[in-house]
Amino acid sequence: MSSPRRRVIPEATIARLPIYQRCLLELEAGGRTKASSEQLAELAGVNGAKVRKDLSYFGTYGTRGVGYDVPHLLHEIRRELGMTHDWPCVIVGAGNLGTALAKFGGFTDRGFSVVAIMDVDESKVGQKVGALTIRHEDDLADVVAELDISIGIITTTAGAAQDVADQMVEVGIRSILNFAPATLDVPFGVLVRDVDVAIELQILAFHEERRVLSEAEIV
Amino acid sequence: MSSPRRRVIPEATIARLPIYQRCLLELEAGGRTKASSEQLAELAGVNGAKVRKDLSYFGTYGTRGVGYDVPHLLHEIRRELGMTHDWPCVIVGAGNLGTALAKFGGFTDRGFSVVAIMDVDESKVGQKVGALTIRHEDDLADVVAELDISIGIITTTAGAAQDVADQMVEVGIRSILNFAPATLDVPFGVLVRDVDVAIELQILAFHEERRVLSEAEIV
DNA sequence: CCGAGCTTGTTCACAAGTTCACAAAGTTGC
DNA sequence: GCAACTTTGTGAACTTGTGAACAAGCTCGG
Repeated sequence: MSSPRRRVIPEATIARLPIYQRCLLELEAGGRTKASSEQLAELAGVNGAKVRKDLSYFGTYGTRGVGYDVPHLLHEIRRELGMTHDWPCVIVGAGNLGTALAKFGGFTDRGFSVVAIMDVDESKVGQKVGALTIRHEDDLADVVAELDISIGIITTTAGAAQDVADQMVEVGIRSILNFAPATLDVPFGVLVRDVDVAIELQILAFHEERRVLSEAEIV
Repeated sequence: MSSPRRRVIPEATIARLPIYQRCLLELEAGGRTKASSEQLAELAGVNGAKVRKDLSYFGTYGTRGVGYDVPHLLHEIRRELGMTHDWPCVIVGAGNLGTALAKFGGFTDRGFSVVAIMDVDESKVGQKVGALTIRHEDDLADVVAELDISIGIITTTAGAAQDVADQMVEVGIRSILNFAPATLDVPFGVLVRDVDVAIELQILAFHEERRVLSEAEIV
């Protein structure tokens, strides 16, 4: 009755799968058909044991004495990550960042396409962003249904973010990528991932600051 | 001889400090002068014990029975994060993303300002991006010295990223924010933080995919 | 068909991070 | 000044993640 293999896969492992995928793509582009865990680890910037453990979670068969079959492993990771089909996304917030993301093709080739961009600002509605036309935020339910969207991207100001998240949840979106510097409150079952460049910079600054302090101490 | 307080602060705690800072700013804007760990936790989306433990690392004094003094705590966190002064940053890679980041003012008010933007492409050099003029990547050493830059931001393609990182390290930058989908190899002591939107989307997609699978299983 | 040589898959010990639970310390009302 | 109440700061249990080590298993040459 139980699935043959359905272990709980650790979050940390999931976060590394896209990196392995990237490395495997590089290897494939270079014509390599086999790779050992150590080679993959080198490319991914982690250690070999971790690679083997990560891959073992979803029962991918490497071959002892040989390594992993690059195309096969790539296929398995793609399947595991749901990269076998395209993911349509909607961006809410047609500001600087939102429009830049919409125009930026960098995800399209990785299986994600921005199929709609929306804003509350009436004056923006109707304007073009690349091939897309900005639509009004109130149409979210329609747009999501029409285009079968399951991923929402929030690029509004911090103040508007919670409202947008609520709307997204209401129309059935359960995966949200949030660029707004705000902590979103969503019901259980909805997954939010935050991308906050300022936080990343602050973490760098923290270490930079400490570095200066410790050096002063040594001298 | 040892500093009165210099415990090792966990990475996980450091990553939360900017979030606490943000929440405290909100509270301050709302005129609140006191906040309990539970209130802060609520705003930050974590649990109260975590807040207290995080704050205790750098010996911030809350008052038992009362809570934390908002302005004071804010000051302490700012100091700890090195937010008492401005951090000049250089962006290398004047493509879509690089120019968007340079124009985007969202970090300026958080203590980071983009003071230079560079590219290898001769045809881009000399063009304006907001108030900045794109300079040639070869001038990196000069620019860094002139403007006293300690943080580098990489927004090139994956292929060029490692070279840029090498250049940055060579001219003395030890904190790098990397937007390129590549694993950078840097010497010990140099800190790299990666921001990869595609990876975030892939993590969302993984869970979305699983969600569909588990629901099918239940039925 | 066998032995040498690799590389995986897994176990185990340890490190990092989280949560609980509670004593200590402060405040407020009487 | 004391009792009731609130909230911090922290030791200890627990959970999650990492890295080393090694047995099991595969390939290949002879």
